Formats: sequence, structure tokens, C-alpha cells
Amino acid sequence: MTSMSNPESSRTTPTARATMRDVAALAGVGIKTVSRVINGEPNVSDALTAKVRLATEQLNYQPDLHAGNLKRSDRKTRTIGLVVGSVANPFSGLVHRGVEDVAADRGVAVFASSLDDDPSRETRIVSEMLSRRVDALILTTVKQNQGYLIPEQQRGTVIVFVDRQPAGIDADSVVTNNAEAAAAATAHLIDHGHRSIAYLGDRVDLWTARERRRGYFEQLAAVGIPTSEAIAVDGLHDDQTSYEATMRLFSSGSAPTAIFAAQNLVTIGAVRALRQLGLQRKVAIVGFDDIPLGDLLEPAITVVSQQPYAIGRLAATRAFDRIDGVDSDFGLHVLPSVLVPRGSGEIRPEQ
Amino acid sequence: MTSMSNPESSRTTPTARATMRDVAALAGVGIKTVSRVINGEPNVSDALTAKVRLATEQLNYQPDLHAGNLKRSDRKTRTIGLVVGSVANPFSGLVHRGVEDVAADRGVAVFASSLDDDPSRETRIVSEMLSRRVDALILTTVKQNQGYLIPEQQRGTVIVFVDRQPAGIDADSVVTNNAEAAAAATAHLIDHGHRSIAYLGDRVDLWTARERRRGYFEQLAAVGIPTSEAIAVDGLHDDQTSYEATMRLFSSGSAPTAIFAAQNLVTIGAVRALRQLGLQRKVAIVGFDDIPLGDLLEPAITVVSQQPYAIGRLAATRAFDRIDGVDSDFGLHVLPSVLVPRGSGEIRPEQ
DNA sequence: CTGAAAGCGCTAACAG
DNA sequence: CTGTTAGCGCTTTCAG
Repeated sequence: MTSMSNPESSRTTPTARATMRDVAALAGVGIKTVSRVINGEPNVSDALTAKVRLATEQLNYQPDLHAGNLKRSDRKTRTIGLVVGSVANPFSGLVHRGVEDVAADRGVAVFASSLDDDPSRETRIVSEMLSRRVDALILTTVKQNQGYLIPEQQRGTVIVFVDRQPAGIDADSVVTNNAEAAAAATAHLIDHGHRSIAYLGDRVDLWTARERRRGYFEQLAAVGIPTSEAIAVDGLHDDQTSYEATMRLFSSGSAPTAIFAAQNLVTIGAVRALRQLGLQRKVAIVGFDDIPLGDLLEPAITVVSQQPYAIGRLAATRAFDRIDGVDSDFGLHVLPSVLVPRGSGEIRPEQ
Repeated sequence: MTSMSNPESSRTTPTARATMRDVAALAGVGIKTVSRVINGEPNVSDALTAKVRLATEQLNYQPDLHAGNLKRSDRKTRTIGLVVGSVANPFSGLVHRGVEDVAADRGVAVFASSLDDDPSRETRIVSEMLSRRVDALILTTVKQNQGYLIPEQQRGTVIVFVDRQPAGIDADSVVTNNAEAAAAATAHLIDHGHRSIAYLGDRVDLWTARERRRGYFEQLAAVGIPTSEAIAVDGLHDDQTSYEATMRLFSSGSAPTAIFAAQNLVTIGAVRALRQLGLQRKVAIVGFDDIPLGDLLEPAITVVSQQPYAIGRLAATRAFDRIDGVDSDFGLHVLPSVLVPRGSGEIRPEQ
């Protein structure tokens, strides 16, 4: 570790921050004239505009958005809050980027936080964002009910739910067609000759997990496979628990010929386990949500691919429409997923 | 798309937001007493505290952090700004998570933005964050000089650079040991018998790219391989450009026996190209920065693995130390990378 | 222990 | 075209 000392620096004695008043004084104009120039309002002579511009630069003036907002009639902070599963998760990262791209076009800044599927974090994060007066909240939720947001919504804060549907509140939401896509994944395995298909899923308190689970069971039923032949493992939350569950599955008597892994980390854990067991070319697997480099594995991983970037963009677009005063009925926006056959999902059972 | 109409909702008629004044009136106390209760200041009787608490809940009162901050003596917004390469990049996501975890412990919210290695974005994003009066800025930069931040730094805004070193300003920075790690990667290939090693790197206007390039050249020199035998391709920014560059390399006369891919997306592009050419078991490759599922590929990808999460945590820790008034000399913090041999980097040249 | 008055940096309303 | 006044929601100061 190198150190770069600089005893002469102003590190210890902070310079005062210039205010609009300071700029006005230096430019020899009224404070309101400075306000007009800064905000690009009309009716200021070129002469004064130039003076103000000069003073602004000399003082390195940066307007205080929040101070202005206190009195401004629209009371918009030009700031929104985003809550995703985890900013470290690739799915979340793409949702985030979708939101950011739409927000940046409007000069809106984005607070981002990780939910970790922890109800207490949901409460804390939302509360902190509200105290900062975000114009909109784009939320992935985990609490069983979002009714606590109704008063805030009535005060004009826009609320859009993303990835999961809320309960106890009427609001816009943007989600993937979880159940249909899960059914399609299951059907794909059935079409390739499987009847003994294991479902590996996330915690059932998550809306997405329940939907995917439902799609799996409904598809089995649709082709007449009795529920008693279903193999469902719930509560898998990361690749490690999924790995262990998969290992257990194949050390038991009832090893399946195929796996439907209903979450990205779960897919990774299951793939690792199949490798470990040397079964990666014997047991079929379809994952829900794409996994990075899934196309370079051998066999490449067949997945139901979601559209996280589009989900983020759409959620943000809805949010800004509302901020702009659009007052149509709240809507549930369902984005399609697409099944991408790559190899692992097309393995047939050994007869 | 389903729609859930609710004509009775208050969507159209926003409820007024309660202020501290409203709470005081309802509780029948002075506004300062409410302030004391909200902020947990001492010297309020239990009776009044209870009244205030009740009024707070009845009105669903949320204090306005920014309004309070206007007059507060410390003038802290409890908000920081983070600029990363792209929130959709896995490396950035982990840095972000490291920052978030440290910030969340202190009740500090994080603005996150993507730089896209675009100088004009750097300017815009920094300016927007400053107008929101962040307490600290944790920045990945791309402009050739960060001197424009000096006035802001002197006003007390903490600035910490992350992943890349700044120029023209004295400040804390947290980076990976790029040059040494690149040299180690190059040495690893040399140790496995290679002399014809291609360097595939990012744009040379990026500090990290220059450092890694330097490590590569210095290692070649160290073992006496003349610069004329080096094969360096610069300016690769994503997997597509890297794929194309790699394909070109092997259709030319001077195909290398090994590749040092000096960035995560570049590694992915090169791996795809080697697959395409059927050379993945013939040509060695070492990547800089880990790639997801790199251990499940065949051969698994040898990488120099950085510590993005630790980088994020350290940057945030330094930032909060400064916010808390720590006034030590600015320091350059270098985090080590570790070479992870997995197979692709241990392939020997065909004699 | 409690509260009234002043003012943070800015914008709205109005007067010149 | 320009500037003055009031006040956003809160904390500070200071008097009870």
C-alpha cells in the first residue's frame, strides 16, 4: 500500500459551498435572476445571463436539488428507488440496467438495494427510500402483503412491482409468465420421453416459486401423469442447497430421468451435482432463467430464458408514465419467456 | 395483460402528506417535541412521547430527510453515489454489493450508475449526484483527468476511486494489483512451455488495460522473450470484438499457442472462438477476472480472480472513515488477485 | 422538560 | 425584464 501525502491539501479545512445567494452577490443581480438562469427560464437579458454564468463558474456553484424541491410546486426529487433480489445477481443486474437506461434519459437518479428475500429488509429499505422522497418505487417484494404501501401510494408516490406480484394493493406490476413457461419447460421434457421429472424449486413463500411449481404440476396433470409420480423439492435458495438436494435425489431409490430447475442458482447447483455424479449426459435438465455461459457447457444448458432487461425498462416506463400523470387502470404486465433448446433438455431417458 | 380496475381508489386525488407540524397539532405539542421524539433525543416525558408516537402512526408520518438536512449542522444526507462499469456486469455487481453491505449497516442509501466507459457519462453522472448532495462518491472513472473534482473534494465531499486510479487529484483509491497479476498470468503460460502468447486487451485509454498490458510485456521481457515476438491486440471491449479478434488471429500466419485474455468479456469471446475453431484443448488460455461458471467448462478456464466484493467493501469503508472525520493521508489500496488453475491455462504447446 | 422564533437554499407569487 | 417577499419541512438556538 503506497501513500501519497499532501500536507498542503485543504483536506482539513473545507471550503464553503457556494449558494445561489453567493452567485447573485458576485454577479451583482437578484437571487431570482440566478434561479432563472440556472433553470433555463426565459426573460433574462443576455447581459445578466452572462454575468450569472460567469459567477456560477467562478464559484463552482452546484444547485441543491433538494433545497429547491422543498418549495417547488411539482415536488419531484427526480429520484426513484429500485429494490431487486440482489445487485450481485445477474438477473437483477439486467433489470437494474433496464431501469437505469430509462431513468437516465430523464435525468432521474436511481437508488438500488438488495432484498435478499428478507421481509425485514423490505420494510427497512422502503422506509429509507420514502424518507428520501423518491418519486417512484420499483419493487421486488417478499412480504406476504404490500398493503402497508397504500397510504404512500395515495400521497402520490408511484409504486410498480417487478418480477413478483404484490398482495393487498392495487398497482402496476411487471412479471414473467412464470406458470406458462414452467409448463412449457415441463412439456419439453415430457415430449422427449420423460415421465419421471424432478422439480427443484425455491422457497414457496415466493410468488414466483409458487407459480413455477404450479406450471410444473399442471403440465404433469395435463398429460395424465399422476401427482404421486411427481418429485418436488422446495425451499432451494442457492446453488449449494440445490447441489445437495440433487445429490440426495440420486442417492435415493427414486432417481428421476429429468430435472426442471426452477431458478438460476438452482440450475447451477443441479448441473454441478450431475457433473459430480457423471450423469450430465444421461439426465436431462431444463433451467428457469438463463445462466451465464450456459451455451458453452457440455452439454449446453436448455433454459427458459426471461427478459430481465425488458422487464426493467417496462417497469420504469410504467413508473414514469404515472409520474407524468397517466391515470389509466393499474395493469399486470406479463412478459413472455422463451425456451432455448441447447442440448441438456433434449436428452432422452435410457429405456 | 390483465387489468385490475378500481374506480374507488384515490389514484386521482392524492392525500396530503403529513408534516411534523401536523403531527404536533394532532398530538397537542410543540413541533420541537415531535422533532425530539422522531430523532430519539432525550428529555421528553413519557406522556408526550406516547402522544407523539400515536399521532405519528395515525398520520402515517414519514420524516423528510432532505428538509431536515437543510438546517442540520452536520449536513449529511446519508446518501452516497456509486459509479461502476455497468450495473449489468457481474464484476460491477459484486463491487456494488460490497458497497451496499457497508452502507446499509449505517443506514446510508446508494445511488448506482453505469459508466459504460463513456467520458461524457462520467461528467453527467457525477454532476447529478453532486446536485443531490451525496456524502461520498465512489467512482470508476474513464476521463483522463479527475482534477475537476478537487473543488468538490475541498468542500468536504468524500471521493474514493475504485478499480481504476485517478489522475490530477489526490484521493483514496482501491484497485486490483493489475500489473503483477497480469505478469503472473503470463508467467504461468510461460511456465507451461509457451513463448508465443497473445495478449487480448481492452482499450488503452483505460488505466486497468494499460496496467495489464504492462504486466504482460514486462513478464515477456523478464524471461527474455523479445518484444518483437509479442502479439498484442488492444481495443477489445466486449465478447463480440474479442471473438472476432481471436478468429482473425488464428486465420493469420502467426497463430499463438496461448492467449492471455485481459478482461472478463474478452475471455468469453476468446473461449467462444477457440470452441468454434475446435482449438479449446490445443491452445492455452488464461483470463483476467473470473467468469461465471468458468469452472464447469471443458476445459475449465484458468483465471486470475479479482476480489470485487472486497474491493467494494474496502472502498466504502474508506469513504465512511473519511465521512467520520478520519484525516490520514490518502492511500492507494491494492488488493491481490489470485491465479486459479483449472485446466485451460495448463495446456502445453504442441511441440 | 417544553416550545417559540429564526433560518437552511431554494422557488412561487407578486410587485415594480 | 428584474427583484422582493414569503415560506417549503425541518433543526437550531434560546427563552421559559
